Amino acid sequence: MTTPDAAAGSALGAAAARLRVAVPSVADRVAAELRLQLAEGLLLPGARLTESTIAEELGVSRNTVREAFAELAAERLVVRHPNRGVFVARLEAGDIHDVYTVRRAIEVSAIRGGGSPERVAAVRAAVEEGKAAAAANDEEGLGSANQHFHGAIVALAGSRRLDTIMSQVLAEMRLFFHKATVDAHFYRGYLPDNEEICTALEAGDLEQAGALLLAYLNRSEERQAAVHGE
Amino acid sequence: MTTPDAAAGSALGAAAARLRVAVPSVADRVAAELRLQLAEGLLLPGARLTESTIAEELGVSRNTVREAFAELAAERLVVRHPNRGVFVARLEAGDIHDVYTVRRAIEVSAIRGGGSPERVAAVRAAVEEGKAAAAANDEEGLGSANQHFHGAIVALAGSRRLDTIMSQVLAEMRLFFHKATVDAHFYRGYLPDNEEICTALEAGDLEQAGALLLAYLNRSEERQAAVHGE
DNA sequence: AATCGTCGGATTGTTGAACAATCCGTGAAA
DNA sequence: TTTCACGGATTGTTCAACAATCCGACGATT
Repeated sequence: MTTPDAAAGSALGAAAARLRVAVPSVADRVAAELRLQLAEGLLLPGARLTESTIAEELGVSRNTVREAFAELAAERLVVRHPNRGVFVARLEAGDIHDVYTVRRAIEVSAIRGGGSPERVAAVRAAVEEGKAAAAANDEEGLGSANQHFHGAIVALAGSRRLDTIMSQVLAEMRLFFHKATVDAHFYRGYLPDNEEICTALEAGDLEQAGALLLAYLNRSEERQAAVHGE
Repeated sequence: MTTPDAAAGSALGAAAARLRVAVPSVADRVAAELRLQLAEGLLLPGARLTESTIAEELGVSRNTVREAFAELAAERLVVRHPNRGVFVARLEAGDIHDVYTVRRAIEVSAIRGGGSPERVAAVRAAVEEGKAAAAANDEEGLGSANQHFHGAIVALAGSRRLDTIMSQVLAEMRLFFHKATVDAHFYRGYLPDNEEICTALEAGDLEQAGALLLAYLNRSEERQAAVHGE
């Protein structure tokens, strides 16, 4: 009944802040819910999100939905058209190239900087996760393993900012390319690439790892461009 | 179904969107005002921003201020502490390195990709702008010329996303390093570097330009780390 | 005197309602 | 067919209210 956290309060400022994040505001929860629906493909690009409808569905106020929209708009998952409403972001000409330009910049830079053994091990773990998913014919697991792989590469740099940029880019890609992930063998072909890149990384041949990763990203972009209306 | 608006819509879609941006919402204007005050150093890191106070000062509603805060928080210019308020972002240990990690990734990647002659010319223009400011002993102009220079480098890649990332990073740096810019000769020493980088870029020696830029960024980080509490 | 718990004021988080501004589609008029 | 005006619907913004939470001060206990 007495509050033991009161005593710990001043001493554990950082921890307390972290705990607070564990109790997100309603707006954050609404944003999380929408993010989930976006990732699941429940809300397709171009779809309109009406404030009152979502407010009613989730049992929150319109203002709160508005704040959630602001979050998602900042992440480019949603686009605001003034006085018209918010729409699920739609892939426009040049966006594929744009997204891959960002990925090339941060992923290649990260891998060329190398990383601590633990972080390299995380990359390896993602590769193994992909192999396991492939063995189990788990296509969805294969897709997320691939994202873990690239996330782990960026994490090599140990930069909070790069990590959030990457996670936002990946969220965008999940949204845009949801259709493509249904293709049963889409990711499977990338497994050898990941393996090769990881091996070079572990060997300390960062130049080579970077070159391989760059080539991979270029091929991936080409493929995505081909799948979508070019 | 015939779509009469399809013709007009697609033809003027971009222009209409641009026009709407020209009439920002109140929340956007509030955010812009606060951004300005942050850049001017009127609001120092750590300062608290009280919703009701700002709402009253700017003659808008608290909810609108809230939306503006969401924008700024997404840009990392401001930090939200749940139930406690929003505070001007404060530089914490590792943040300098973090920011420079992002800059190394996107600037070096951009310059190594080269760019169209117009974009290269924009880089050159920024260099000349800096020289002019130096000749006029315009320290403030020297600072902004330097930012234009690095912005122009990122713009080489022609990526909307990289551009916004860079502008956010620069905004963060303006906020954090405002004190340093007061140092009269802070930027002046960088002019020869910029010139050299630009020359290599114009000569098409992208490898060299990238290496020079990287070295510059490393030195700059070191210097900023020295100026600030290590 | 120092620490601990409690209380009250202040601020945030969230809601609900209201109204103006704007957009969209429909239908009438030229 | 094209243009124009109207009406419904949705957004943008404000206002007022209340619960939840935090912070500092005050007082009690050792």
